[in-house]
Amino acid sequence: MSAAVDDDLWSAIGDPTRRRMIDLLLAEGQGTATTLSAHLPVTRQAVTKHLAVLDRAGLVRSAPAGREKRYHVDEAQLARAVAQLRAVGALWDARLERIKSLAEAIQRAKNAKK
Amino acid sequence: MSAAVDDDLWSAIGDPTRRRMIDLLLAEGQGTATTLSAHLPVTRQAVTKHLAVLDRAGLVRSAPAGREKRYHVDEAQLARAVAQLRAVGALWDARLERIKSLAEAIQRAKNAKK
DNA sequence: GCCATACGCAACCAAAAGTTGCGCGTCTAC
DNA sequence: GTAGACGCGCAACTTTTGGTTGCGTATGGC
Repeated sequence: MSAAVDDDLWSAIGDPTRRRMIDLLLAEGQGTATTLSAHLPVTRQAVTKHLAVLDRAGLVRSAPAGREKRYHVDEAQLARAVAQLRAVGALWDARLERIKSLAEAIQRAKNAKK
Repeated sequence: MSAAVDDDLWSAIGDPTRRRMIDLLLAEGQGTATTLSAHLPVTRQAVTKHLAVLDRAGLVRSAPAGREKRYHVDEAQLARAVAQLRAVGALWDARLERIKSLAEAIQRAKNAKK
């Protein structure tokens, strides 16, 4: 009935800051907590916490490179997330459509009665 | 650059409980804090707070009916929200696609070198 | 070797999500 | 009509989450 939605995945991309982080990582290909925080209105530490959330959700993975820790988007997992966005969108669209055609049916019935 | 996303609208539908509430309201056509909480793992009061958030975001509207207060989804606003889901999905998809074709190009270059 | 820089950890703060408890209005059944 | 049940709103409190500052440690460049 209700779309099979992974709440962890969804709430990971639900946060505006995290969504922008994913945007940035996709645009640049990779990034560290420091480089990301430079483009965001929050501190490096806040970014670090968000990265931990994204990591737990599997949306990003990290690779240590010397003294820095580079993160990149896990494409497969992001694809899954996008699929879920679509699924919910499609579900709601379908419901809205049904309501609309229902309303039209009622309208037709009314007109017929007249 | 980054999709024109309404953070208030998005964070309204970002919460799993609120998303399920919208699902329920769409399925039943309407509902009260009490009826919704019956189908959710939280108390009526928690549902009331979520309804207030959804109301502020314009996603639902309410109509008093005797001793109960019935809520229903604002279809136009939900349609807007769905559009935003699609927008973000499309953006990320495009980026993933670019990455994929980039990877393929690199692969081709490698093979050519061999 | 020394200093910049990048990171991790810890304490702390504020807002959001959720809870319990309570009082008030409204419907219903006797 | 009034008694009890039902639905709601308000208030106090707790927990989780997003954010901060401060500090110690490790690594890379000169």
